Amino acid sequence: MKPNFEQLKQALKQRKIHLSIHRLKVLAYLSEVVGHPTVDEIYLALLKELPSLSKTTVYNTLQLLKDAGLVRVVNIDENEARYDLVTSVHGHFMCVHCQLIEDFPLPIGILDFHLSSDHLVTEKKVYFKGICKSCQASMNNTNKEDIE
Amino acid sequence: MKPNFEQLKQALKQRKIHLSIHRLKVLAYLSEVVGHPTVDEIYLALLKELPSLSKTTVYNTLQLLKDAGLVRVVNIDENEARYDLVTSVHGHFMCVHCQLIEDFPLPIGILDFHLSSDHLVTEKKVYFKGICKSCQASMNNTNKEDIE
DNA sequence: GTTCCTGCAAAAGCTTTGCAGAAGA
DNA sequence: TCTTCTGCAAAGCTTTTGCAGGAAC
Repeated sequence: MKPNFEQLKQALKQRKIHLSIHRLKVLAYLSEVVGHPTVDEIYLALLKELPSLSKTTVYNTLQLLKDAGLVRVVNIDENEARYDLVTSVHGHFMCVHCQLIEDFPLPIGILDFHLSSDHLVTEKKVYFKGICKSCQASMNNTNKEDIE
Repeated sequence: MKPNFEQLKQALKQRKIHLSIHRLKVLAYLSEVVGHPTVDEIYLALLKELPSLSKTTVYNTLQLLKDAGLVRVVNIDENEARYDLVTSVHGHFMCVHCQLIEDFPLPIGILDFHLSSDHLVTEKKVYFKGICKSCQASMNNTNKEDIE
């Protein structure tokens, strides 16, 4: 589902974006990690390899990659932005209990309807929320009222 | 499409929530206004009628109405939350140029597919972004490159 | 009188901006 | 050398929290 890292490097080159170590690492991280990390998660993960890294650079880089069309913001979380490599169309599921965010495939053609209002649509997103399977299981083992 | 104000009052009573003037005004505003206002918009609009109103109260009230299941957060805007009365299922379109947010009906049954992952889904949202008709028109009249 | 509601002020958290120094071409 | 990138610090915004005074029952 994720594009591989080499493809991403090529995409950066095509757009004439300098392939700095920070940018490559952010892209590499996004292409490896499961789920959709927050800025903080990206920052903390890369700090091990790039001890001098600043959060500003992570923000700058994500903005750059977003403008270049390589990453997208996932707005399912109300508190902070999450980032996603641009890939095939898929939905996002977020567990309100453990914050897990998972992709799921959308039925083919599901969003291929037209608005009667003649607006030009450039971006389509589907967000589901609920309780993931493993949180449901742990609730059954303890207290079912513990959802909130 | 919007439930009327009396229905909302009844819903509050049913949930044993005190019908304070502030809460009623927030609900009334949400049931009248076109689009999905931000906290600030709600605050400024009600300030005329309730000069002592504080933003904290608007936040408190929206949280309360959200917990009561009467309003929902619309996360289409990356900068701030927007609020929506809970009504029939519909999608949201946001113009990235003028910030207009408009509801659109979803084809019947479009979201009635099941996730293979067995997560419990309690909330489903569809967000579209793009350029609205009138912004397209004004762009054609001036400079087509002016999209960003 | 007790509970709940409101609103000011302050704090918290995410994100952006300004600027100076470092790195790269 | 000149441009671009990085990172610290500070500022900007939205949202939350603490607490005291006020309203409602």
